[in-house]
Amino acid sequence: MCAFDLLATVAGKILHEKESSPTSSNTSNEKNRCVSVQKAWENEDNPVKIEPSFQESSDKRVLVSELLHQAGDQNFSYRESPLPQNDVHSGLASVVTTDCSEIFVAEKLVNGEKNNEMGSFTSNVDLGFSGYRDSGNCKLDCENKLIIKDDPHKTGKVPIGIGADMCSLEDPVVCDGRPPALVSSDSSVKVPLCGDHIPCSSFPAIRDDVKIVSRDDDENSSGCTHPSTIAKSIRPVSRIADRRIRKILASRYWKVSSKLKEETLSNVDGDLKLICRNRKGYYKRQRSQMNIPFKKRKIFQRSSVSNSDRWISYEGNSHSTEKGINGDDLGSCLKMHGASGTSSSVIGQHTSIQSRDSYVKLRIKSFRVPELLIEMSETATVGSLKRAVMEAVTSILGGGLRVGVLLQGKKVRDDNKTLQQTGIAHDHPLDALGFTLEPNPAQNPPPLCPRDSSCMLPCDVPPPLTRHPLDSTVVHQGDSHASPEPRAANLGTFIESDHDSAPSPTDTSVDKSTTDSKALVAVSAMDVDTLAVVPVHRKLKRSEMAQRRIRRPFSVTEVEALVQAVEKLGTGRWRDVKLRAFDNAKHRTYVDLKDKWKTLVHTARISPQQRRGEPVPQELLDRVLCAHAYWSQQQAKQQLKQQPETCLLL
DNA sequence: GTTAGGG
DNA sequence: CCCTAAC
Repeated sequence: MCAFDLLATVAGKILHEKESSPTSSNTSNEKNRCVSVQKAWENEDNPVKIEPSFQESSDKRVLVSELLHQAGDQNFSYRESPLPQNDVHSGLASVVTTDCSEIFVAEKLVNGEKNNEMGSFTSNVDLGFSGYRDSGNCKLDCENKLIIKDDPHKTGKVPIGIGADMCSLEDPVVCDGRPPALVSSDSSVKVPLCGDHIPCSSFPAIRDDVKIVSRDDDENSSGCTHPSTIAKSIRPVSRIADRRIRKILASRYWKVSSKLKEETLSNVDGDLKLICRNRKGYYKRQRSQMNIPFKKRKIFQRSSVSNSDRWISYEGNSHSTEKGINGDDLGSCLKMHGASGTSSSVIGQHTSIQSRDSYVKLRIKSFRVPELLIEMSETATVGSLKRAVMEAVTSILGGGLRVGVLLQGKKVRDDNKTLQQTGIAHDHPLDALGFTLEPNPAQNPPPLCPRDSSCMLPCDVPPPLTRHPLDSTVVHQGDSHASPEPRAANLGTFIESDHDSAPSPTDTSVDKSTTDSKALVAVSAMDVDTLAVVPVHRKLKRSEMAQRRIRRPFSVTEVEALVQAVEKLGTGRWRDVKLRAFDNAKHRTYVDLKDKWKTLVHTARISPQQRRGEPVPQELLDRVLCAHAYWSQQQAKQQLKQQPETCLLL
């Protein structure tokens, strides 16, 4: 019986290989000028060009550096996965991990024991995490590694590890290091300890006006407000990073029995639920490990991150794989999987070859990420640029991915061909093999779990790329000639998803890039420019708008400024409070201040043990209560005052 | 656009 | 923080 363990992990890597400032733009309106991260060959003058990692640089290529050893068990046979292995997005076997070290993701389910082979079809599809073990650290900034190993002597495990090079999201936000943004709004005025409206005895120490100055150019920026909150400022970023990383590192953790049978189907539902439940638990674990705040809602692409060294394995045949690729949801994938007891020609061939040489061992160090086009205003912050890139990546990944295989720069289209037939196994040096992550045209699979379920599944999966009007139009022709291999392939697949989704019957096993170009349409620089902006911007806007604002806990300094302003102005003049003390803190709206005051009052009233977050000095809390009482009293007085007046009027 | 209050 | 009603 076949017992091929396949682990697939996916990670992208976005690098700015080159970043230059925009050349002088004597023409354009400063405000409208944009910085573009665009294809290198577009060679425009004005925009800053940032070339993502689509070049042929060695570190960005997927390397296949190891040969698979033949499984020790002679009964082992290689079999293509029934799951959409070239559709990572929907792939059932893909695993993501944020562990920077090699993360072993799969647990071999099938040990190839003879007594379980062929004859035994009672196996089920086990999708649970029951065997999950915490692994060590969860650094996100480690080298991107995806390793598929197959220990020939240990039939139990086939590790796939992946690090997230692109996930340098824990990098501290660069702060400008300027002094605390606590400034006096009116240094010339010696403000008495007592506010204008407040009896001196009311407030112990009202110092000069305190104004919080935010240095955020961008309201959404996560930059530091002031040094005292550097550590906290990082948090929101990490939070987002965490969220997005999960999107990007969308993965699944699968454990699929090797024995496939119709009966398996009956287990699918139950197993799915199991997954969901376990995911929650797992997620919690991961969260605590990463110590990165997260958003409760809509965070997850239906995937989870696995740090475990467990194995995922599955098997199947090329037929089911193909179906899976075509956008079937999990259920159907599983069903097909379950029904994949039928053997395909592939399997047959492999089983017939029992020699060790019939196994190919792959080591994928990293995946190239499809082309990204980003355009931003020059005045945008670095943080927003990062987010834009992240959004772009997320949109791609969220829209569905599949894996493309390149052999010597040529795209291998025929999923039914064996490695042997394709020449991957022996005919070519291993480094001739490459993988790409490509947008999956038809991929927008339904969530695995109901929206309200606790499982962390994607609820706001961005629309598939194919929905974008550009998908059918944004294309590049010249590129395929200029750079026949990786980039052409990347770009081509990025754009020609529609074309690719319906390969013509005449497709050969290995296409030449040149061949792809037939489906590509040249786009003028201007078009590209336009196109480059629209999608990203739209997506950004949409997702950005749909997104909650970043939570930015108030620092003690801010609290102090707020307290002081309220002491002076009262509780009903939030706009004035804002203008007085937070005028330059763009991210603090008067509603925020009002809300904060509300929580401050609440905080002051509860016991210190019940308080959470950064502790607010008791002194400030006392002042909060004091001011609150005072102004409440004032309000009551005011009302009493008005009562008689209205009475008199009547 | 602000304010107030519930979620 | 979000949302909304009320002003």
